Amino acid sequence: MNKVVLIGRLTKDPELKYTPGSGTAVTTITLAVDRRFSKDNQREADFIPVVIWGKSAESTAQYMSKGKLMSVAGRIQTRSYEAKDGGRRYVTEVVAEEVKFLEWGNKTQGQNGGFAGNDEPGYGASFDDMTPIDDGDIPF
Amino acid sequence: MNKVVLIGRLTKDPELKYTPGSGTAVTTITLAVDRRFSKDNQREADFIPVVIWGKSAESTAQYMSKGKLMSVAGRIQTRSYEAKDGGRRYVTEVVAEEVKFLEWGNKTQGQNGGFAGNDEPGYGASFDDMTPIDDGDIPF
Amino acid sequence: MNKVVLIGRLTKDPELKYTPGSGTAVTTITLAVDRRFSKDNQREADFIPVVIWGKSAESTAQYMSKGKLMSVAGRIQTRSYEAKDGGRRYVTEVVAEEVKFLEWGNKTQGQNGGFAGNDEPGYGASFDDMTPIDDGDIPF
Amino acid sequence: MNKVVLIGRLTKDPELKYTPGSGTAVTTITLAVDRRFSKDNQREADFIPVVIWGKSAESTAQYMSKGKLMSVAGRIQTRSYEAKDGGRRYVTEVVAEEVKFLEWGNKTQGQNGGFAGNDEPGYGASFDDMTPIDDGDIPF
DNA sequence: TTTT
DNA sequence: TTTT
Repeated sequence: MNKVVLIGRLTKDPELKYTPGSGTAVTTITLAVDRRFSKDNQREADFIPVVIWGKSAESTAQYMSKGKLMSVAGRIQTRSYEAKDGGRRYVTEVVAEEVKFLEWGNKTQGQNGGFAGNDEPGYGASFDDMTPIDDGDIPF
Repeated sequence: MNKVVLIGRLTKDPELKYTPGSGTAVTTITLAVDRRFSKDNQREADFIPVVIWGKSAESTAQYMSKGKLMSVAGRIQTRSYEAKDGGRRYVTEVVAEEVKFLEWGNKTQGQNGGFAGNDEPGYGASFDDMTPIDDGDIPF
Repeated sequence: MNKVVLIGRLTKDPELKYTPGSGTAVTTITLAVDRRFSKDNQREADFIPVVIWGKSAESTAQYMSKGKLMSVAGRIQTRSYEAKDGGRRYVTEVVAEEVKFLEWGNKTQGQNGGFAGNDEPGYGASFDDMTPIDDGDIPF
Repeated sequence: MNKVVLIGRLTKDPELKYTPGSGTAVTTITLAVDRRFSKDNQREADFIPVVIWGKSAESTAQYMSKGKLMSVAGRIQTRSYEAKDGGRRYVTEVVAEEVKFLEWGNKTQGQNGGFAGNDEPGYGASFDDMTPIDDGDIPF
């Protein structure tokens, strides 16, 4: 059992890539998720790396941008890679199985859109056809 | 919103520490969580670091050992620290808010126990009095 | 372990009540949660009863209204009561432990508000000081 | 978003049925899930109805029995039906998407088994090939 | 650096 | 109608 649910805001615009092998779409984003209690009273957040595969990777790149709010359901994945200094680095990230856009708007379309569906702010959308075709590694 | 649920096995015996400041108990474990689908058909797992605070940290150290099965509900936390080579390292880990022991047995008690409650194998136990008194940093 | 996360829209305006005993605030709402796959392709939803206690009950009554989007984290609770026909009825509902408002606006304030914070649509807000002071039964 | 995770014990032996239409396997169980805090200090539980479809329905019927511990990940579903007295009844239940057996043993096999895998008590097993082929209604 |  |  390995279940995660997050609601948070993109720390940057998503960047869409494709695996060298099969050309599967993949987007890696970081979600800023507000913490409920903070030591002092200043706003605090966790910055959680999220990998999105397939059609949802493309939707995220198309409809989301820096600062927008979205939810992710998925699982935690760990992997390691060799760093440039020769040392091994261990990565813990969330792999999305379901995403929902809670605010819309891509930078290239202006702050608030220019596409159908945007008239209903916060309407939300689900993309879940996301069988992680884990055929290659993340290309970055 | 930041919610995680895991069921997995300890990769090593838990090691209990106390924060230098307030002496709060803290245990860091790694859970091996089986993946549902693997590329080929060999067994695969994610190795997820989990931090447990307070009374639950002590219970985990007391009742759990390498290989035992437990569940954790909590949240994902990110932090960074300065590595010995001067570079910044980013850590993503789970902070437990609720733990449940699905198998019992501490190494020092033999494989299958030697304490009350062990007669009922797999009975389970919850420890949830785990207000993360985040008063210092993790002492390691 | 008993964990639930929902994102959905209120099917009606929330109605705030107080327990006869200790006067604890309580709101019961129904969330319409879209299903991901439907038999045919028409929109389908589950209508999930949610009980909210304490300060969050008051916040929900104040800031939410029919059609607004919110998230709830909590647990499933079952209870039974005697129906008017003498038969026993069994109720399964969600008890909120954390709520987040993903869209704002109370009916009495017009569709889009009239209170601070509304300028940032979809900004979101968390209320989690929700120790369920389960001192009486739900007064309805 | 509609996510549920439960760990609990079967209140009765599971009973396997097949839909009249396509003959899909389906099992309905009730899980007794311990509450974390109770008013007084007596043990309390929620009794949560869970519907399991497909191959997992068959596995549950085969390997689980009254009192055994299992985990379920899934979603909350609501439906209504006409009662014998003509009134409408509303049902809220969990539909399993993933099940894991935390204790083994089918009644017909004796308390502790008689099948391979049972030698390793609490080893656990996942069944997740559970595309809910929602082709008919639950046949009971 | 990994568990059954 | 409930489990350990």
